[in-house]
Amino acid sequence: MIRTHTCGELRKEHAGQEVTLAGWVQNRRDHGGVMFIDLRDRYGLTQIKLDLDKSEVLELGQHVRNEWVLKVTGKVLERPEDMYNPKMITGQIELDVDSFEVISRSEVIPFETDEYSKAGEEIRMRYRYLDLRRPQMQRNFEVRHKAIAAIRKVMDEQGFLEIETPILGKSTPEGARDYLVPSRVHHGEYYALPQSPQIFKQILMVGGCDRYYQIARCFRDEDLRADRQPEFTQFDLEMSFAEPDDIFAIIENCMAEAFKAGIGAEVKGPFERMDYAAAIRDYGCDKPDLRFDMKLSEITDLVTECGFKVFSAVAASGGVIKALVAKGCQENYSRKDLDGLHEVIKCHGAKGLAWIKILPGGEYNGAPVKFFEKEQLDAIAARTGATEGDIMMFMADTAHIVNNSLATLRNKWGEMENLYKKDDFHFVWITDFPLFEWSEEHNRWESSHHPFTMIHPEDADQLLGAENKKGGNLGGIRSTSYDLVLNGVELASGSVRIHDSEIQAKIFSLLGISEEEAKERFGFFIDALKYGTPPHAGIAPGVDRMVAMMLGYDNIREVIAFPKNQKAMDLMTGAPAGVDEKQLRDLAIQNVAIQQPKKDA
RNA sequence: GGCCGAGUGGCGCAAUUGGUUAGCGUACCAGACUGUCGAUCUGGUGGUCGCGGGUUCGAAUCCCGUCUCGGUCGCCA
Repeated sequence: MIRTHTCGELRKEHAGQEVTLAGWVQNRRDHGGVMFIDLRDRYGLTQIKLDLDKSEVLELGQHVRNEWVLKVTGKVLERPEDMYNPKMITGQIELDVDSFEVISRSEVIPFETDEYSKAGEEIRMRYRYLDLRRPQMQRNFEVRHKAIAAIRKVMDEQGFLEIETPILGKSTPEGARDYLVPSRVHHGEYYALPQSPQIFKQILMVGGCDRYYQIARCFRDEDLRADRQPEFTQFDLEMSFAEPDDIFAIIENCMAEAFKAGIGAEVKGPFERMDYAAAIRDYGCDKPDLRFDMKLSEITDLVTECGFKVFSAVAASGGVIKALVAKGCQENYSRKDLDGLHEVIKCHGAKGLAWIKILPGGEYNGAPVKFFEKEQLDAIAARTGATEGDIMMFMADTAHIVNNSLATLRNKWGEMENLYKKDDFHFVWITDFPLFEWSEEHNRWESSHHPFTMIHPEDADQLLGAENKKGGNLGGIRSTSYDLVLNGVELASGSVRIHDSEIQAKIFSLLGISEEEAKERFGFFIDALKYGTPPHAGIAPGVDRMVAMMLGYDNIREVIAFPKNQKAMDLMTGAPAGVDEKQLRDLAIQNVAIQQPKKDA
């Protein structure tokens, strides 16, 4: 190594030693007769001093600029006590430079990289290599590494084998859109990049691999979000002879170790559990943020016969009316504020939001009040738990719209009123998801998780004679599945799998996948199930989201070294991009659409 | 695909809501300075207000179209 120490290493114990550092120029402060340069590397900053008594060194220093790479040699000096810099871990020393060498110069950088920089994402992505130099980014990737390393350690101790599965696979046109890779050898045929290693990991169980895991890249060609990238990383695992409790214990252990190793946070298992039905009932969604309380209450039965048509009409038509109570907020929200909340939820199709305040003294205030008897209002308040000083907010619509809207409103309220601490980590297992969900688009029931999910044992007999038609009983059938939710974010999804080829066939037929079709798509898999399949279960936490949560981001691009933008482009490399005609000819591919001319990369 | 927000020197933002020569911070360049640490001080360079069209005596500002970026809904088994 051309250095003897790193820029984060020297302390006053090193005073008097002759050392060599190498790093980037973070900052230069020229006082004429003395100059200070903060030299930066992955490990920290060290102040180096160029003094007039070595005038040739000082002269050289005048030409140095930010982001140049220097190698400096000199003596470590303890600073006079009144010149300690408590903001720097190396702030008690400085390096008195005897000689230095410019290893590499830098052009003027296109955006500032210091800790105060407010550069926008577009410029950061385009010059990601500069962005990555920032201490914050360096920390992000250190945390990510440590968390993953901790997971690998736990999995090793628990006897899991890390096994790789193919990236070039077969398209199984269920679920998300696939990324396709054309075959040069088989013209007109395509590999698909894995949406997850799902089928392979189950086959590993059939193959007796017992305990498998992998830090796996997954690919889904769908529209992106702050927490969704076209390629992302899952901590994928599968266990034979396991029950949900076994999976929960492993993951709780992994999360505890990952959060401890990553950010030093104490996360204790066992995590709280809540079934899907309760989550929807109490929070309106399957990923409740349990850092704060504020449950929904259904009041449909209390308002079926009231003068307030908005409620009674919805109740009569089979909709629901639910309420959300904002404790102690009566004074802080004006009529205008409350009416403005409609903006927050109208994206879910909410037509309006009704509200009633309970004033000090118990008087009700709000537009709907005049349509109710006092006793009715008292009953509603009793049901929702609202008391003096509170605001009751109501939604009346289909269950779907009411739940979505109030869940969004609840999260918004928690944020506005600071009902939780940002660094509080509240995990919860959501269990027993419905096995099927109705697809309006395809006008049929589809798997809500994936078609290999085991039915809930208590609901097994409901599969007999079931039919895939609207209004049928499929919606009520539960699965043995579970999500891990952290602070309102879905971190992982998993289930017990079907290990019986007959049940698997029954599920396929219920899903409207014919025998021939099933054979064509998953024939190898159905065959595999026929040769002695152990019961097995698994789960797959999202690594990007997990690390983002640790660091307090809601944007996973901050914890991915080279992420893509909202249009799935890599602004640094310019991918995706056109290719040579020859490449296309080799693959027997022709462009049918005129390519949009792209902005210069 | 829908909706919302944004686009102004290299970067981050402003422009009293249509009014004179488009400002501020920072970066950059030059100079000064022997203890700074987001150094300071003095001076300076740098802008086709994303692009195209329209309204107007006059447009960064209003209208139409278009492109780009972000958020979100749909979508994401």
